[in-house]
Amino acid sequence: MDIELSLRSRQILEAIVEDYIATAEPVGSSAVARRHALTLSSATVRNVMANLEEMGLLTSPHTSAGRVPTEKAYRLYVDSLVALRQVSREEKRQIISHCRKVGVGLSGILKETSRTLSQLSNYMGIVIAPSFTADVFRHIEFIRIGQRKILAILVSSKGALQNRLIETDDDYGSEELIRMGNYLNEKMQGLTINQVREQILEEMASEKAQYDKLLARALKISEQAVRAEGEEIFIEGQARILDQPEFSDAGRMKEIYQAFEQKGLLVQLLSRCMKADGVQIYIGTETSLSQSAGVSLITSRFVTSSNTVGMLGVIGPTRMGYSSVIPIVDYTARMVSKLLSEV
Amino acid sequence: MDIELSLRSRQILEAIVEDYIATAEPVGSSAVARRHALTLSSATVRNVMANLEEMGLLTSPHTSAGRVPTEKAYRLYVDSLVALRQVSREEKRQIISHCRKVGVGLSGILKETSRTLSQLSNYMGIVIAPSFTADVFRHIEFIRIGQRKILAILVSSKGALQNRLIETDDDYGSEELIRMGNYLNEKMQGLTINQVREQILEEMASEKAQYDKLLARALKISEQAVRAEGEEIFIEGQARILDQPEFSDAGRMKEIYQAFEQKGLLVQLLSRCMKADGVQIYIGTETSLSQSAGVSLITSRFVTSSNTVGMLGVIGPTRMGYSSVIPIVDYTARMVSKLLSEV
DNA sequence: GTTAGCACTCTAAAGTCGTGAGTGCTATTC
DNA sequence: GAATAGCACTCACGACTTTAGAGTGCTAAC
Repeated sequence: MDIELSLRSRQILEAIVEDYIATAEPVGSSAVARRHALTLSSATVRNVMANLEEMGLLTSPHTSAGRVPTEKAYRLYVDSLVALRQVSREEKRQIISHCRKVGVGLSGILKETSRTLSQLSNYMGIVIAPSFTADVFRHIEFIRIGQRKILAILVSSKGALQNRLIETDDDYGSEELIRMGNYLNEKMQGLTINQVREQILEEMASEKAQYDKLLARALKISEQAVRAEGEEIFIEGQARILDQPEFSDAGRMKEIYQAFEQKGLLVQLLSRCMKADGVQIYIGTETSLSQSAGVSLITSRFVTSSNTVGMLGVIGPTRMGYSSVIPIVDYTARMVSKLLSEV
Repeated sequence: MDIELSLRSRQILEAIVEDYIATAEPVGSSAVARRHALTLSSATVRNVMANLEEMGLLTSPHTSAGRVPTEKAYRLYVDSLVALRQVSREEKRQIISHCRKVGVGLSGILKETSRTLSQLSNYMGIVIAPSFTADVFRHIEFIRIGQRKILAILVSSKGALQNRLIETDDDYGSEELIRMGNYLNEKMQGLTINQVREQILEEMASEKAQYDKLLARALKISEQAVRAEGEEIFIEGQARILDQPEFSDAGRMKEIYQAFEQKGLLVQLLSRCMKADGVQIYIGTETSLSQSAGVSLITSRFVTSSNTVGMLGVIGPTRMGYSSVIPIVDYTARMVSKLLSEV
């Protein structure tokens, strides 16, 4: 699948991609010849462009327009052509100061991060909070803090904590709660929190729970304690993509927004990214977000003090400023990781 | 400021508003004459329309187009003309079932509610969670749950609870935490939670705290415990407004989205609504959201078991289906109140 | 007071046409 | 044989004109 290209072809392709990224207009042979430092006539460039088109790297919207890079071309571009810009001092300053701005609270930090990403990239910033339920269960504790109010504290093997307030129908005594905790702590050792929940649901449905009222009561509360909260996703800068000329028409816009409202899609996509380290880039249909909308996604993962993994990144048009956005995402992920593990 | 209008004028105005709401196109005299059950010639209608225009209730985009209602007309319409539709069985079913779908968790319920509002109205649904910090402080408790991890539980006079996990730099002993709790519980009686925080900040800056290291330590944690979380706002259905023809162009869209990204604006607007009971309607510039975007807002408040007040509603174009949206908002607010106070 | 008739206005859609960017091909040059 | 200059050809786009139709305001008649 690797494509053999002469040096000159590569240079020309690079020039076309960058021109198109800058202007959003099909780029013609003479434009390339002019821009290109190497002295080449437009005719020569035309020949090369014809080749590139045959290889599926370029297309023309119509006969007498310039040419536009295909997804394949972008892929090639980010894989081997693009010269990454350095993150500027000013950008670094912004990333760091934004990180610090919000004091405590993971949510606050992540939200601010997604805003920063959006501001620096001029596209949409997106952050997904570390998932807790994939961790291994270590310990649970129930504390009675009022009539029909119970606080559940859940600890994962990585030391991450989750606490949840549960309001109940009946009253539960302190001793009963302690017994419940012990029961779970003993029985659920070694499972992930997700699995713990499945286990509980299974037991709730089992015959035993039908007859043992006390057990049923206990399971009911326990289930609530380990239930997954909706994944926290922070998306900022949705207005920005309206600046992009390719999204100025309402139809395409709508497609994108609808894709985002089904956050499930995003979670799915981003959990894919969780697995690999470093910056990941998905171009156009690779995002499997929507068939035609032509968006790209640049992400990286970050880690917290408790070793849980989250995701952050930028969503923009395929015609995105990769050379500057990639380093920004990379740097931001590092900084967030650092900030979160400092605490 | 009340406008004197003959019965016929009112009927014609109503017809125009409703026609315009339905079609989004300027409505002409003959259209009104046709639609109108009363047999009137278009010429007569024209005369009346000329009057209405003089009164500032109608405008024409240009000479030979029909006429379009002004904000003033919408105001009049919702105040005295509109015949509210009943909430249909199916809609009721949807509202209720959506409410129940999510189990625990205020956030979950509210998010789902905003989605429901969006679906039923076909505009944007918006929900603001009840504010906690305006309540009067009753009780605080710190629990040590690990090395450098403290859980703070805060109770308001209305019985609402908030718990927060605090990760600290140093280690705090259990006895110290109990003392801290007692100190605050004694000293902050009768203040709102907001005021408590201000008080703490003041003390942190005071001379005493400079010398009393222990006090300083205590205040630092306390401040984190009572710090306000960002107001929780749930907005759903942003894609829907792209269906509205008046927002099909990118410029206007952008204006709206930007307005929403500054959630501060919304909070401000909606806290205005908190004060009054029942459904509130803000039309166009009355929303003070943006000068030209032409959006309207229909809201109502809801209460929780602990008597805190939240806000829910629908945002759409001024040309909104008031007759059906108003009852939906009303009904939803009642249902959410009921659901939240049942627990 | 209501209506029919009519001249007038103005937009939106549909045609017309010239322009220029860009291409592909071929003959020519080095 | 690769690079280039030249040239005919294509095709979208903007400017302009034309046309149709919707809607108005006014006046005169009922």
